[in-house]
Amino acid sequence: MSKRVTIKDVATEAGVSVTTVSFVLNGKGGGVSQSTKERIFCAAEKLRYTPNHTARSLVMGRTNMIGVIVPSITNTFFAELVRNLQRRFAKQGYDIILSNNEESARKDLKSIDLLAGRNIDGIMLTPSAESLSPENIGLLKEAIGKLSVPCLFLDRYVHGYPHVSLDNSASAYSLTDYLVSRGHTKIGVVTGPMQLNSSANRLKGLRKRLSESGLTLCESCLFEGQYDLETGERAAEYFLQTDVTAVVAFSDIQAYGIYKRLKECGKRVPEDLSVVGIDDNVYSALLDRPLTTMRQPIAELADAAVMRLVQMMNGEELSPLPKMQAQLVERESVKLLHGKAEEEE
Amino acid sequence: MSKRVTIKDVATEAGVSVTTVSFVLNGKGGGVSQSTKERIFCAAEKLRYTPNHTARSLVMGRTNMIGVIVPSITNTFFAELVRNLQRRFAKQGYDIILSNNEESARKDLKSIDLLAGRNIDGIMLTPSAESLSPENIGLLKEAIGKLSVPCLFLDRYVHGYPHVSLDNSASAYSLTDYLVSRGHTKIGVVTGPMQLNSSANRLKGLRKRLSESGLTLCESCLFEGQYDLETGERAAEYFLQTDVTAVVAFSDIQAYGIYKRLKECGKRVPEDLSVVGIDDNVYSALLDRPLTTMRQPIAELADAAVMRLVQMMNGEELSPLPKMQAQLVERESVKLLHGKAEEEE
DNA sequence: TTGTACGCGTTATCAC
DNA sequence: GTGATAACGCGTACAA
Repeated sequence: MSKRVTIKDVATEAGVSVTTVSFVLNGKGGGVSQSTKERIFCAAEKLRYTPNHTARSLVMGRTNMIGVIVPSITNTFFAELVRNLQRRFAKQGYDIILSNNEESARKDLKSIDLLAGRNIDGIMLTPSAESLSPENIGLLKEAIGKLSVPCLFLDRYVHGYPHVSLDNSASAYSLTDYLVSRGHTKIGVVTGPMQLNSSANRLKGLRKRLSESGLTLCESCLFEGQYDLETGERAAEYFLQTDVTAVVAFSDIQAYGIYKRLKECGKRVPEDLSVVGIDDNVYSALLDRPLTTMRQPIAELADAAVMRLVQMMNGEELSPLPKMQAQLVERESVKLLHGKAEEEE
Repeated sequence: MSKRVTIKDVATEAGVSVTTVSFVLNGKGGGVSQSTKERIFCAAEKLRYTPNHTARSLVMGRTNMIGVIVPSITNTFFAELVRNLQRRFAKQGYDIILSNNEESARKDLKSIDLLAGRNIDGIMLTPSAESLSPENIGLLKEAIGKLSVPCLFLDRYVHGYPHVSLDNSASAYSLTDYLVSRGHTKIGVVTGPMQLNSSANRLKGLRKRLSESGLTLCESCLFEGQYDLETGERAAEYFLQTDVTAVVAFSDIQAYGIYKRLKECGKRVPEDLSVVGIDDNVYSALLDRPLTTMRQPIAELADAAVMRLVQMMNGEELSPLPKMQAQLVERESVKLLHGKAEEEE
């Protein structure tokens, strides 16, 4: 609880003016004699001077803090994402102030307000699914509009607003392609909330690949839910009563739910039902029958997002976003069906 | 990028002095006429005034920000912990600024310095294992000592410093008790870094229960490593060449590694080797043979930690820490051996 | 009941 | 080359 050392203390200790100290300590000491510099550095060292970030922020009009809002850090995808964001931002001199919206629209709005009051320099936002629903999206847009700092949507976004996200359509396309190449034609799908671009685009990609083989996704093969375990369990129950031979889960956690329910029903993957996921959580490789899934380039996503937000904050020109493609990780959760050769080219 | 609205703007708009506005907006308007209050609130609303947190921090000498340093948000235990911390702190009016040390002592030190410069009101610290090693612990202590705000160790701690953590000894005791009651006498153990109180205390608890049954832990039954998958894999390989019938992994992730390696060797849990873990990650219930493990009371841990740090920051008297006991979750990873009845009471 | 004036620790704009 | 001095936006003792 010792009193803080200010720049003034250093100045008196070194016997020079505050201005000079400030210049020197900030590396702008263009026209300061070497001896003075020495004295100042010594004094600063001796007094253990550390600049007061708050005061600096006040006068500079920037805090070097970024607000990061995600649904929940508990979700491995976001955990990995936030970890990468934190690392990258730290390298750029920014600290992150973290907020979880717990998939609640109210919390999204509250967090945005709070962060704005903190004078953060920018916001990285992955809104709740609730915020993205038709009845709430207006409020979100309004909150963003009021902001005096740039806001970059990450992963989930609102059309027309700056965002960085993965090519979800391509992911699902690849996955479907793989399934078809293994002879599957009756394919079921477990989605997340359809107002999320991730689910909407994945569905698009899946449909695209299907139609290229003259197949269509029947209504009864579509199971909409959340990106959670329980949705997977319910979906498993559901698809067991249909004639689908393979199901595409739009997230690994859903796939785990399918595994679980299937086992409880005495069924096996992939003998009784083939399953694929998206995410490649660390646990996917550890399952009894390791899960075939899409590995998401999370580090690249974080990289691109940080770079873009920094550019937005600096008013720089935006460099083009790199292609960030998920990658198929083939394991053992898909059964090879007869007639596989049909798709060979 | 509209110019920020200040308290002065509100004052002129309402036709009163800045002081009055400040009083009213901060709820201290004890002696302000109702009509004036009305005018002020209207003006504030109309102008969309939001207080400048930075300026307030500067004059108040407190930022309402807490620095949270954990090894990695990617670890499910810390993810859950940080999520709970964030929620609780938000309720108390604090935001958290997150930092991952990635198990590096250098990053710990750097983060502490950075946070101190930000004038945070307190630090919640789970240091890296490296920081806690004999050669580095001095530096950590020094950094903490220089701090002008309270620092509370969470989960991992340095003796003699304020901390909140679980009763790790009791956890391992329970687990061992369970194993012994199932007839196991040759028990192997996979630890994390031994400079961590979690590993040290768990080992203590395990030894205690063993000795109560006249058993001892032979040197060759102790496998020291990290709290990670690979350690589990290596441990599995190792224990397969011994005559232990059960192994206690000090974290679920290690147990997963054991499962994995065992399967690769054509062995099964629990038929060939019984396994128990500590943590109860969500995935533990999903394994082919669901893992028997200890459920950690993370929410309670976070609660207690937040309360204590807040008390420390306010200079209040510290309320006693509640007992936070992990709970045995019995599943299917332990084989029932002959002679089980011996331990019955 | 309301307004004036100063300080928080910096940075930045000027003169000297 | 160096040093006063004004601002940044807010809280508060003090005076009116």
